[in-house]
Amino acid sequence: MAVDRVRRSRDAVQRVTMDDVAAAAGVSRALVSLVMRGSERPSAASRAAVLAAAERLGYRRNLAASRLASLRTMTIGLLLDDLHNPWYAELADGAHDTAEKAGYHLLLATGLRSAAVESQAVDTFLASQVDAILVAGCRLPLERLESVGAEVPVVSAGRALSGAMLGSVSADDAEGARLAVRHLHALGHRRIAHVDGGKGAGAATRRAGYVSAMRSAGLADHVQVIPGDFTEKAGARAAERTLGRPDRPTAYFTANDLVAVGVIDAADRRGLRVPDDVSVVGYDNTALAGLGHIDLTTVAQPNAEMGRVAVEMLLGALDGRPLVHRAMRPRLVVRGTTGSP
Amino acid sequence: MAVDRVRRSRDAVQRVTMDDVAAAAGVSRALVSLVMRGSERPSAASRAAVLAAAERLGYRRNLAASRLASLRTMTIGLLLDDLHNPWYAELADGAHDTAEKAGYHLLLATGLRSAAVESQAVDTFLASQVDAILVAGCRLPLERLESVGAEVPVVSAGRALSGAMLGSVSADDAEGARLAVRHLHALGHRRIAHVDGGKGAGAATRRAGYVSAMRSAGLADHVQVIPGDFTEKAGARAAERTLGRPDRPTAYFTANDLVAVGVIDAADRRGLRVPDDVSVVGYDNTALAGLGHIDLTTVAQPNAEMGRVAVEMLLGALDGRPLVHRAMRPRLVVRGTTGSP
DNA sequence: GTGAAAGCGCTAACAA
DNA sequence: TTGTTAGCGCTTTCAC
Repeated sequence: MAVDRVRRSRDAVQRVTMDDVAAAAGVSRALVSLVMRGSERPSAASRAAVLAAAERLGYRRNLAASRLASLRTMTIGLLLDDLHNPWYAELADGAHDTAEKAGYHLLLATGLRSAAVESQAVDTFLASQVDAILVAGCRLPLERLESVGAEVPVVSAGRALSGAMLGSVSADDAEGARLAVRHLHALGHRRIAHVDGGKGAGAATRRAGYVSAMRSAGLADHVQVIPGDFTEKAGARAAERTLGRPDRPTAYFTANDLVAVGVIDAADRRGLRVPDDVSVVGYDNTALAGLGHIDLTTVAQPNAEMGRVAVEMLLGALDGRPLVHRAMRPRLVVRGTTGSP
Repeated sequence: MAVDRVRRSRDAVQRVTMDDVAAAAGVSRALVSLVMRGSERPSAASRAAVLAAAERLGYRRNLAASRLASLRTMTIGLLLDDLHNPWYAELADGAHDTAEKAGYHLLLATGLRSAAVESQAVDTFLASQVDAILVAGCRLPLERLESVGAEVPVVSAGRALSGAMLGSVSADDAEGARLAVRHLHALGHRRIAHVDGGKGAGAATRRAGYVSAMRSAGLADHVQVIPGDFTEKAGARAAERTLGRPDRPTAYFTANDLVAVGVIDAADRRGLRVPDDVSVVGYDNTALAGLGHIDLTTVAQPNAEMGRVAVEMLLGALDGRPLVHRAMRPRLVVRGTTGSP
């Protein structure tokens, strides 16, 4: 029997080990290991004996030991750029679901919207020997991701990636931007501004899509990109800086729903009505946008589905299948924040 | 030199181990270990040699091995009940901050608003040998938490806990409820309904505080508790079920901001104006409440601060100090969703 | 300040 | 079907 000390003490040792269970059940440790891992091989009788002994002793498997010995962790690291953005919660739901079904754990980490923090989180993932990594809205440079991808399968959600060792699943953000601009243009808007996502994932593509759509619509002269960063604050700031001007935009297409809400806020505070005085289109169709009180016109991506697909791709890679880019179709969800100028 | 195979292959072995680094630097493995853990003992020269060799070989410490050998993981498990609720993001920010500063990692997990999922997450924490556990908005029964608390320090955030082996940090929810009811009563409301949080953390206390405050205000006859569960949907459902009645509530005090937003939504859809036709008070003062467009009157708790305090308490416990209950003062933030009936 | 050796608890190959 | 054994990579005394 292993030393019976409380784990939290300085020289702690795991209270009950496999050896204890084996001894109590009158079998070998290897047999206990098999039972614990749910193997079919042990006889029903010995399985029952082992399980009973484990239960009685309060045995719990030591994952650190198991991981060290087996060299696999059955764990997927999931890096979420921003816990405050509901998009990540929705994506995580899908990912969690799929991973769990395949018997994998999810190791969550947040990047706090900072490439430096993300980089550190990825290091922790690698040190923790995760079997695969899913980065959502990741801000890391491609080279960094590629070098990580050389060690474990990496899939990016929300940001398209090209690279042999990397997979990605994202909606076609350029197309999404186009949908938004066309919608606004069709309503009669010409001064359509874009509040972008700065260095955030997908920001560059959405921005480029906006610019290209504006040009196609013959609105090249009205292209106006206001720097932002995927937060409400950024949206509010962007709107405050521009709503006061005589030639203020009549419509804003924003990098995501959070930014859109910030713009609406600022408009509200200025006494401008949405959509009568100013129209707003968001991006992501998070739960936020669907709230009746906000009722935001936005570009939808299949959020949870993207999490599911990303995990499936990783599981596939673990089975030797190649990583690819999966493009999802964005679609416009027209709600109450857009109207004719 | 260890076998040079790619980690992801079936019979993978860690590419570069401490032995490799030691050999390359011309020192012993123990010395490398000391350097890697940032000890002061090795000489500057050998430290530099080790670091250079590690860099050159692309060495990365194997946390599984390190944890197994050291019997501590420098990791705190943080269980968040619901990623969709911004309250948890705010709490996690504070917790992350404090943990990081103390050199601890955070192991995040989500409970998906389900006691069963939470229970499993806690098992994973224990199996992962986390040094301590912080549960936020936890739904587990007290007995379960106590038995976990017997193994590692456990602190609950957002739900007051009594138990020798358990700590907690929460605002005084009964007092918070009282603040809300008094505010509404002072505005002239009598039919004040409460949409509760069901089995969620803090729900019972907020409910009890509401009932007691109603009685104190002489409104015992108007006590009306509508079952909910801390989501927008629950709020909307609760409002839909009650707003149509002739004696409908003139004010709703809700279990949290999400529920409040749901109530506002439902009122909106019914064509009722907030606060002219119906007043709403939320709880938590999440970023959501502060959005100008929502502008929710709510009971504030120091969200990030609670995360900080909780982690500090855990770190203290790891140093032998006792776990306690820390009650934070709630305060009412009056915004635009409350007015006279 | 440095190195040798003995594990940490578990897995997996192999032998019985 | 079961038991034996040799590690997985790292930490940690304890001599030197």
